[in-house]
Amino acid sequence: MPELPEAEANRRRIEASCLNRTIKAVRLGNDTDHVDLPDAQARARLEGRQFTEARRHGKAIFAGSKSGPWIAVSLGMTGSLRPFDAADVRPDHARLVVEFEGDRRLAFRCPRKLGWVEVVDDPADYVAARNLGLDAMEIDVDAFANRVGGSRGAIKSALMDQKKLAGIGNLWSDETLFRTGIRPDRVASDLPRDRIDAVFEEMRRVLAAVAETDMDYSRLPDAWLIAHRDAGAQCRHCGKGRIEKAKVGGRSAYYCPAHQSGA
DNA sequence: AAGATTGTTTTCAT
DNA sequence: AATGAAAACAATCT
Repeated sequence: MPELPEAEANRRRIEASCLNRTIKAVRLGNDTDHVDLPDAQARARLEGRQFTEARRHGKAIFAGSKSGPWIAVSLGMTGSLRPFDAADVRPDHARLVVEFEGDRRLAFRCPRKLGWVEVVDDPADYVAARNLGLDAMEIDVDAFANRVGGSRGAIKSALMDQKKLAGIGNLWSDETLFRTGIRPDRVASDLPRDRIDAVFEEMRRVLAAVAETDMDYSRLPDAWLIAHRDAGAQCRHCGKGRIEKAKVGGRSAYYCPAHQSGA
């Protein structure tokens, strides 16, 4: 599920349903082998505390309070955070469950086990330890041009490099470049500054618009790539090309050869 | 049934 | 030393 907009949607769920409730227990869920989760000692640190705020940096989600501790959550490809109540059926693939006073619960779901949860003293520690770049919605255009525009690799790979810029993944890098009219395999440092500026602006528009939909992609404009992200599909942006699929930086990149230029 | 999948880390090469 | 590319990871779906 997760790139920046999806992480933001999950963050908001915590904010809406799990703040300012004392934590009774933090328990392991089902089938937790091969999943990195806090050990008993780390889980115990959370008991008796409350989450008073939920933050996000790139794709990472944090819940905690000023004095800590915090949970740091990476959703992997298929993870999600789901608040529920004791009377509800526990969500599928719940690997960790935070139990609050009253009946509220928060499940960390992770069907394909590529995500993880850590307990940290401060979100900044997590960001530093993983060398994450500035958040994609917070970075300014000059820093963006420097970090992404300076890359000698493919522009798509540069956008997805969490050390340069945190928050963009495969789907929204494709969408950003589709809307800007630049081929994903174009070498970033070959692009003139005004094109890099255009990528920056379009990236912000894409991320903001997707965050607004709360993960319901059908609410995005039909002219966008997302609903037609299949090889051979007619391009709804220019009406001329058919969507092609290529490998860029080891990932599947979809683009329209008619209106996305470069190579 | 082989191959792809919204992510990250490690390893190898330049 | 830094930067970039490719493989590995786990599970599920087509």
